Amino acid sequence: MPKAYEEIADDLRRSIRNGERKPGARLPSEAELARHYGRSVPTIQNALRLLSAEGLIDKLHGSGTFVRRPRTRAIRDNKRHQWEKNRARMPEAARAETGATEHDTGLVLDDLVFFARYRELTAPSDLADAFGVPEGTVLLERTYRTRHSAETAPFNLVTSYLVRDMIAANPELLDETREPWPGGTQNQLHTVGIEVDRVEERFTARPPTPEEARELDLPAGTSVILLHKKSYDVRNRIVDISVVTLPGDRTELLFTTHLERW
Amino acid sequence: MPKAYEEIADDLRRSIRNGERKPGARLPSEAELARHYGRSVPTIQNALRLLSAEGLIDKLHGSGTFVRRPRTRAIRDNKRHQWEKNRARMPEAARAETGATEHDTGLVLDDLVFFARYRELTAPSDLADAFGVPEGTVLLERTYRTRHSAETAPFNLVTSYLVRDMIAANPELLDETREPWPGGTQNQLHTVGIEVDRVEERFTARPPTPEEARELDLPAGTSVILLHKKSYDVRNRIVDISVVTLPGDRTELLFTTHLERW
DNA sequence: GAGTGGTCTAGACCACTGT
DNA sequence: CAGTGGTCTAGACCACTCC
Repeated sequence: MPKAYEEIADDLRRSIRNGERKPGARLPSEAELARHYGRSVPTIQNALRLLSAEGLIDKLHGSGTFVRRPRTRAIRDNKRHQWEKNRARMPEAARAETGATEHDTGLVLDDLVFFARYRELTAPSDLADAFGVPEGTVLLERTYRTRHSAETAPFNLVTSYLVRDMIAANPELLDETREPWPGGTQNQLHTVGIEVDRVEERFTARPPTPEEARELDLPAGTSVILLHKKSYDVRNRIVDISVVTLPGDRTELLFTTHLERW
Repeated sequence: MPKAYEEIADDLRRSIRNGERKPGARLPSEAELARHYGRSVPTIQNALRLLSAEGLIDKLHGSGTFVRRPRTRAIRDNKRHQWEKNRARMPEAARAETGATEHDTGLVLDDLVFFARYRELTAPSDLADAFGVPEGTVLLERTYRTRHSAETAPFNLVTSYLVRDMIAANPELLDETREPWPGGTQNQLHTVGIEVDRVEERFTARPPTPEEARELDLPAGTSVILLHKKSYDVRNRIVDISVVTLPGDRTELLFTTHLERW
């Protein structure tokens, strides 16, 4: 026996997929749909909720239900790491021009709004294990948000951890008011003699928590990409651990793996 | 004014996050929760639907509502490409032992069930553009599914495209009954003199379509990771284009980027 | 103010699970 | 068969948007 709300959702989904209803188009009101399908309004709402969870429509309270327009995606390329390393030893004037985020987004610094907050904490067991330091070692936690100046929501949420003693030789690194640091973290590490050798990144994806949905201004029916990044220096120490949360509807990750020649 | 179903969801979410309700634990029935919170059953259902969409609970019809257990994730490491390349020129006995999928999952071939279907098609404009061939060029489309023998759902959905004329020198490559091919696609390409130089992978994440949810047996409140992979040969031609759909609740992607030394 | 979606109710009946 | 979640109704009232 067919479920009414699924049949209605199937019918509407088909009409969206085949272009009968175009991106941005408004659907009939719930009351009209109820009449059209001969069902109650809550049943129509059930059907629309499915499509909303799939990311096909947006429901705007008081305004209507619309076919969602696909978002343009920002590309995050793993070339950014080599690119940032190359800049790390340049004079400040060159570094100041543009950073890794601008490299990804194709924007210049003026288009971006940057927010940073620093905090010291003693390493909990998981971070202590990862860094290979005793539990309770003092870490510097750096929380970043970046957004386009034209938009209200940031396009990433970043938390980065450094071992304080590893970088304390340059007191400027402990000062959040110096952000954004021209040349990024690799340049910061360079000022205390640390050279990054490789970057290891782990990705997973899941639906956003309510907090993430709020902070990133995510509509219903989107996912977040979680990136756990570890940077190793040339002595094989982990020198930075970052957790990055990216909006799945506006982010594309690009990775190139070069293979040895025969 | 606070919304009842959100307050109830907040309360339950808190009790799950802080461990008061442990993974696998059963929640009270909807009727009991309705009594406890002094609300109607549909309002309780509204609250539970939120938590389900966040991936925190599983609702099992006729059985109850349970706190979801985190799934163990299979790791997909970009080392797999170099690993597969190294094997591509080995004798068949060595290649037959284990493939890239086994490399990722740590399983042996006997634990895996493999399904492949081949089909020829003429290149639509997007694929023709990507390969740099005229529209209408004949392509080989290979559809793969891999699952653990102990489970019913596959852990990936793969569609791979090759230019038929590029590989037709070895007729065995056109025969789906020869799958699984020991040594994988890189070995297949090697038999017609193609050496893969680099692999480019693009990732995005979004909620599953109903078909994907069915095929991958995804519970509510999970995401899929979409991987668009292009393999380039040493002459800088694209030799393979693959689209891979991975279940977000069981997949972790690991990428290592090596940087040039100073 | 008219029209939209959002929330909530009280209850009926169905479908599935486990004993 | 008892207990669970799933679907659906008919209607009330609220909150928001836009004219």
